[in-house]
Amino acid sequence: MAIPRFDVVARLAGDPSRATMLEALMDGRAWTGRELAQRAHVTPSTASEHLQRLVNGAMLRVVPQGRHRYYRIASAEVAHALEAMMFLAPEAPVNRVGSRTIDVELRRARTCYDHLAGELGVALCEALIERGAILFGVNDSELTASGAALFDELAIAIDRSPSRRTLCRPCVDWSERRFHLAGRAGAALARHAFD
Amino acid sequence: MAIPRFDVVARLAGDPSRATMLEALMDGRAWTGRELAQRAHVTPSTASEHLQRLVNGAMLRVVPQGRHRYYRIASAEVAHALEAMMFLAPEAPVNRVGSRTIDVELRRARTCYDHLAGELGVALCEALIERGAILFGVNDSELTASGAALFDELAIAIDRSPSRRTLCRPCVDWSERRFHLAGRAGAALARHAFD
DNA sequence: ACCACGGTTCGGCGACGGCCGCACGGTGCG
DNA sequence: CGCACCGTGCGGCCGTCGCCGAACCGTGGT
Repeated sequence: MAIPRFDVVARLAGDPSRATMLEALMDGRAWTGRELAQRAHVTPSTASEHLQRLVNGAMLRVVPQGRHRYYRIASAEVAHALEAMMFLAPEAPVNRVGSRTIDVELRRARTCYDHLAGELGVALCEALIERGAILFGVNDSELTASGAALFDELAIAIDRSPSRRTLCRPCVDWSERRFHLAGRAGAALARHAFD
Repeated sequence: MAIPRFDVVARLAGDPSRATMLEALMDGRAWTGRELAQRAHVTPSTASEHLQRLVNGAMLRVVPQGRHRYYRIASAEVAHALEAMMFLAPEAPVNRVGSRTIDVELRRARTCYDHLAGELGVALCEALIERGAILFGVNDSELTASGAALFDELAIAIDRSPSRRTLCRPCVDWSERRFHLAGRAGAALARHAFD
């Protein structure tokens, strides 16, 4: 007889630290391990263990991005199960940092290291894809010839010096949960925007 | 700010012994503590502790009757949360006598708290949709006028007393991975079937 | 080549919680 | 009334698991 062992799922969600992380991820955005550790008030090493368990239990998915690893809810079904439990759960007061306005502006537009992110960065990136200026493959991305021409036309100078840093790369946007443009091309775009 | 602490609910459902008891109660019937203890392979005293916790956590209700105390799932919402977790859960073999036929029969037809589930429940639900008796929307579902007429025609009495419980709701079926009918209408249908 | 930094692994510690056995209380029946 | 029986409270044992610090790995930038 094979029955769903829902206790293994419940056990994963039943730890306060893991629950805090899951709750932070409930908005569908992706976060790094360190951010989630801070949110749950544990050290990165502890958070790492928790996140690994959640990934093994198919509740989270991880997207490696350079030296960062972005975690997100694995599926809508996971979110659904958590919401169903929230419906039953007692409410407890939590002192959350009152950065409501900062939060809004941060989502609107910001930089991710040295390139544009937020709603604006994602929209810009999608416009470039739409125009055929860039191509994001599974393991490989490129700035097309027409894309390079577009950058030239707009007088956006891409750093051409020999560097190990890749030219064009998709980057997971933590507020939009979609991609924006990173790499030397993304950095050039951001520099141009600030100028 | 107050957020639902779903981890307390998950913690309750996350223990193997408690989960076994909850799973036994998922058909909506009431069982005594001793029966549940036997089912979970623990002593009555241990089961008593577990059941007390589940009652305190509002997942179970207890009905004293003579020298027996009958335990049952507290609400359809509890059953719903458990089903949602079953949907995510890995299936594990359980050695039980005559398990094979139980498994087949369980998938064929069963009750989910107080309404019909399994292949039969799903088929019935889809037939009702086909006929236009019910409509499942994204955030909203309804029993149509023709659906209400159909229920009347079949002499199926839906509980019309003022209640917080919704009339008509889709419920994810863990074995079929599709919807069956829950809510007061689903409960009425099940009651009628048993009569 | 070197450094900075995010993330993971490992060993060890401490606490929480599940489990039992036993004793006790309440209920119904003979 | 006394017995049988279901259920519960208590003390104690022991395993599990969450937590941390320190060492280690891989990536990216200088």
